[in-house]
Amino acid sequence: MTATQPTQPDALTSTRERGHRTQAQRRERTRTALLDATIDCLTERGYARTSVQEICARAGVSKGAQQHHFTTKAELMATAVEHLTNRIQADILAASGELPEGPELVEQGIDLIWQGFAGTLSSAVMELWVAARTDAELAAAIKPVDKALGRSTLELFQTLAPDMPQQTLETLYWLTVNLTRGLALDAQIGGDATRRNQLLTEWKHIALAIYRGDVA
Amino acid sequence: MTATQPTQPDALTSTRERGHRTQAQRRERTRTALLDATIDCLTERGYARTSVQEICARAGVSKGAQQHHFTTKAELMATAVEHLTNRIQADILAASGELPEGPELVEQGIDLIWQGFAGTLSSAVMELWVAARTDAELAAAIKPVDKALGRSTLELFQTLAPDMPQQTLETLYWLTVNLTRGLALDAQIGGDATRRNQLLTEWKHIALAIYRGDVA
DNA sequence: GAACTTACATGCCGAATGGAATGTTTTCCA
DNA sequence: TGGAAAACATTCCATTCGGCATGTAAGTTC
Repeated sequence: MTATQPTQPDALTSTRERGHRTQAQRRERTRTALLDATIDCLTERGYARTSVQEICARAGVSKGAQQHHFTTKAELMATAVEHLTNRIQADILAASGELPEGPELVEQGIDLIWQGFAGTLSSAVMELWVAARTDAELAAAIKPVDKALGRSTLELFQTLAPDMPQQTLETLYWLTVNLTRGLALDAQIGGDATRRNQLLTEWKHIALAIYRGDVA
Repeated sequence: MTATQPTQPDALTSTRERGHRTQAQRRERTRTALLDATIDCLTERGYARTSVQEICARAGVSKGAQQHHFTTKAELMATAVEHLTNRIQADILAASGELPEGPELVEQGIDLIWQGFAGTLSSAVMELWVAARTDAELAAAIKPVDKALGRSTLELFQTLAPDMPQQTLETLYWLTVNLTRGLALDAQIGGDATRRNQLLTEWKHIALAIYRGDVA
């Protein structure tokens, strides 16, 4: 009655008016809350111990709300994959701003990949990946999204190093990504951190040699 | 009365006498049946969907028997890790017999590591590994066993290539292991097999260059 | 061959899970 | 302003899980 600005929701007032939110706003809010909670759960408790009840509790959302947005648990997980990938991509893109050119790009690029593909968020990815091996539905959801992430990151490097031969860059990139993922696995169960750093350093040397053309 | 050779169980007769088995035999039999079934379950259904009921069913063993040998599920899993590692180690050892010397060892060695660390059995390892990230008890069981497998395989290569510098061999070995594990992950969710083979080939070239001393 | 230990089987229980059913509140739109 | 629709909350249920309790059979020991 009193302060109900009806048809023309001014952006300034509408966000300020406490208690009043657009349907779209409400939707977006609880949706991301659920997806973030899912990622948290995966990171902290692992896929096997992640239940929708736990997710709802963390998101501060009722089970009913969850079911309204994601009919089944599988659907929630599938959507979480996308959400997760977006966050990783955003992180990588944000960190890619300060990258140098020339040979130093190789070292820093490897570090960037390491951070992106072995960070906290990647633990959640790993959980979903491994789960997807025996879950066709999840695999179907993951595959395209992951492929897109890999390709877009590769394109990022192609932009940063336009003078570098395509073939060399691609090889270097994918080798680094896969090595990183292996090392990330090692890190997860508490492997020797010193050795990991040594290996990463060694790999940088090798990659530099390849970059210079010393190795075919 | 008739054929009961009592205190001195002749190996020949005891195995032949149908229906009569030593306690040790019975024990060993159901134990390995359970452990093998566990690995099968992990491979086919994944850690999250692996239940003791399923394991018992596959092993053809009652729940009571399982509980007799492994009080808790965690204990079963922990023991399965050891069993699993032993099987992998045996596979590697068996395949290592026909390895050549010199430069060709590098290529074939990489193939050997690939087969050992990315084969079917390794899917089960992966499941347990990822589960161990959020399960301290399981991690405690895995860590020493895995470390032992890694070291013993490294020692195998040290025996096969005695003339190779320690430092070079170690670096090459661990880089290959971790790269392999990353590629194994990629393979599990149906990544591009062609690209994997290309990367493996590329890596062999690089490794050969390192072996020759072309790269520091 | 009888006491004893080990191996195996069956049935049951509390807890937790994913999902369905149903009711309530908030926003939207004509 | 009133009704439809979307967002959210509560309750319940069938199933499954891991583990315990109790009982039976097979092997060992003296």
